[in-house]
Amino acid sequence: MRVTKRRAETRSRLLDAAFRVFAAKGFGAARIEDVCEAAGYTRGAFYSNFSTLDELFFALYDERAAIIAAQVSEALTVDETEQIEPAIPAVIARTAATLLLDRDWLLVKTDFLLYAARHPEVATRLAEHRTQLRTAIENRLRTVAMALKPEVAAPAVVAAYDGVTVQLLLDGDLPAARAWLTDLLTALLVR
Amino acid sequence: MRVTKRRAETRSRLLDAAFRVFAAKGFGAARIEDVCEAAGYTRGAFYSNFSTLDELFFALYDERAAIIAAQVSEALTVDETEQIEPAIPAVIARTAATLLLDRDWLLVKTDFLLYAARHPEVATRLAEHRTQLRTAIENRLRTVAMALKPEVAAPAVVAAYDGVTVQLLLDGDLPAARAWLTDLLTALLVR
DNA sequence: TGTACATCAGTGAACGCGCGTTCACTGATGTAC
DNA sequence: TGTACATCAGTGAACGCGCGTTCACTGATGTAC
Repeated sequence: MRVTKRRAETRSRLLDAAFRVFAAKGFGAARIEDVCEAAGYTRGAFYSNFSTLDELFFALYDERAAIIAAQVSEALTVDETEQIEPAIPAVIARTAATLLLDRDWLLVKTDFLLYAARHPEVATRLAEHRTQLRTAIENRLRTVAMALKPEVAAPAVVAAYDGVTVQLLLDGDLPAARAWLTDLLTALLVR
Repeated sequence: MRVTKRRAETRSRLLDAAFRVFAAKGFGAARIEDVCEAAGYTRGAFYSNFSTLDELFFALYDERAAIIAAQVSEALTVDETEQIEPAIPAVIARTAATLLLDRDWLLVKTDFLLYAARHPEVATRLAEHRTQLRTAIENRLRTVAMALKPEVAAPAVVAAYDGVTVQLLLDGDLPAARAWLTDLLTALLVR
């Protein structure tokens, strides 16, 4: 079974277009034709690659979640030139800077959260993504001396991230969100 | 202009039915007929009381948000029999118990958050609700001695609440969410 | 309190658009020789 | 490398259902006397 370059290209463009459409209108209001139009195809191209919009939504979420988990993991990895025992404030600053990405992703991610909350069989997929994220943070926190154990502190960091996300979705003020996340993490981790 | 009991009753039933439908299917997937059917009316009743599903969504959110803000405010009010300077752990326990309500409300609230995030003119409405909530918490925190100022601690409590909400939406484990919120608040407020 | 009347609230059939889905087709892509 | 051929990928017209919206109607509700 040959999988042509053309086909892979089309699929990829549909996914990218879907991301923009979902971010702008929300999954519930997004139409198949919206995605096709944004990608520069007609409807047939969609049905040649996916069978429902849900399927595309899942594929999109998996793809982006994997990319972002890798980015976070990469960004939080201790590099060789770093001092052996980095200061907590430095780790906090790096964590805060890494976690808060673009608003469009937060919108799509939250739509997916709601979808998962209403479809238990989908929730496991999202739970896996959260586990990846938490593990990356936990590994990072192991490199610093803290009052809290990393396996307690890591979910706290995730909760703080989710909390700040809500505020960011509302006001769109990214610098304020970063500052606020830093303050929260400091209050949680430094004592 | 007379506003009959019948009319008020119908409007109220439509709002209650809409809450159940939105919680179950999500705002994006909810149809006008779904709401009417759940309320025991035909479509005409809907159009007699609202002009769009968005309008009903707003009305529903305002109504529920006001009720819940009042409940939280009430629950957190210092009552006469309480000791003058209550212990922080007791206040935390009460806050955690009060904030986390039912899952259906969290689902609808999050749908509304996404709607607001995509419609800036709606975001102000939600921001007002959050201000009410934060103020109620702030007033409560003023009654205890803390390292943090109440105006800093209150938004931190809200952020922790939002963070735990995400986890609760995913796993539906309310007792675990309460315990986790308590731990987070303790880490934030006690030092 | 009772009756006649006016207005209102909700009914449900009808209309029609938006959009999901299908499919015969054609140009593109890869294969074989 | 070039050509002929087979298969595939995406086109776009067509179909039809779901659902938003309207509206003539009728029973319910409130008012006047």
